[in-house]
Amino acid sequence: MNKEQSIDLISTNYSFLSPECKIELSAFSQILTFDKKTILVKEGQFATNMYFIVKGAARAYYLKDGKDVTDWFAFENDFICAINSFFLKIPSPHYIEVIEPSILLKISKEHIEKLSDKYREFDSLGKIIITKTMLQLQQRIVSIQFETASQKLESLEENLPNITQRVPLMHIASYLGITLETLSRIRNAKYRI
Amino acid sequence: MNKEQSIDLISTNYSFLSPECKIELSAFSQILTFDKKTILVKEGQFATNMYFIVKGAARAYYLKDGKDVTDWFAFENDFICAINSFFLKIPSPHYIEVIEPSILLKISKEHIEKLSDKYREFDSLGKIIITKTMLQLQQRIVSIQFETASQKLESLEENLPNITQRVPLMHIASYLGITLETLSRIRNAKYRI
DNA sequence: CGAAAATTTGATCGAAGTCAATCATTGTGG
DNA sequence: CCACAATGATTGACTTCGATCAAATTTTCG
Repeated sequence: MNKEQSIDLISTNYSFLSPECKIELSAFSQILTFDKKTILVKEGQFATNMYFIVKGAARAYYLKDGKDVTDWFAFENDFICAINSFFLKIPSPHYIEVIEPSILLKISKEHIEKLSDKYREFDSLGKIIITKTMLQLQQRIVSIQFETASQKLESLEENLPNITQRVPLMHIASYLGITLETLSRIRNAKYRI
Repeated sequence: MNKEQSIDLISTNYSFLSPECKIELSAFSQILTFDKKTILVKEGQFATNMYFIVKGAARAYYLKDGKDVTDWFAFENDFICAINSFFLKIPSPHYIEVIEPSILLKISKEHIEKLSDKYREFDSLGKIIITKTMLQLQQRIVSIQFETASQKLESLEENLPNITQRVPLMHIASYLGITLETLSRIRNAKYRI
């Protein structure tokens, strides 16, 4: 999978980009491969890059009283960044970690801004990604708010099928706001029926 | 407070709008006053309007198993709409209700799109509002996820001071994902120290 | 003023948390 | 390539926060 193909994925999955825009995006971005467990952003850093996941997976997490809490998962065709730092220009409360051997397309905020100024379509792309994220977060609040632990797991599996095969359960538990023990009990209860 | 002054509030609080853009926005929008308890959007409707709150307050809520669950509060200088319907063009799961006698500036999605096409600054304004909302939702997830009922109340009071004076506690309780009874007990425990 | 809505208070219960021990899987260095 | 350490997952016993159900009290408003 080369850079041009990766950019085509974005154009296809999100919103159309003109040939000129794609060429310039290509010049401004890099394809990178990472090992599992690579940390892309550390807590306290100023995060200035956006990553598009061509292959693999990543997560955003933060430390809550020393405990690792996963806040976001990203898989193929998803974007990921440390949103608070990226948008508010503050030190990142989040870590971003690659959780599978991955191929990512990286582009800096600076270049995103240049492209957004020059190409209306690229600006739209940004808006579409942010809107999608906003709506996903809103849905997640509904799920967190009034579902039991086992309903939360079901909702997650609907939204991200196979996630339990790809991601350690401890990350899933903290993402759902339940303990690892509870998640384990829920899963076993399921297959006991 | 007239329409021009309201539009100035947007320009000041969110992002600069040129005189021409303001004039056209003025032509495309209406200032409206509403009584408390007015429903602006009903469940099932296609929501095509965005509202800016000049004075007063509104909330978005949905019915979860027949129970009224508040999902969003908006006060002076906030925008409110039925986000799922507005952005996804689906029947709204939300109601939007005015909860104080209010003055609102109303603008349709159609006009927003026209203005966004014509004025880059107006398009940016949209992006800024969506980004702000996204970040707020993300913060709210953190709060919901790992705080006790009483910490949730504290977090809310930090973000929206005086909300307990302006909004019935039942709405606050459902917004926080706790029962009215628990909220009542928490509040009384506070002043008993 | 009286009805409806909002809030408080009390008693009881249960889902999920905590703490602790064990079991399973993964991966790395000798 | 095996051993054993590190990481991840399961199971058990016990506790707790907040839910539920019920009733009383206060506030709001036509």
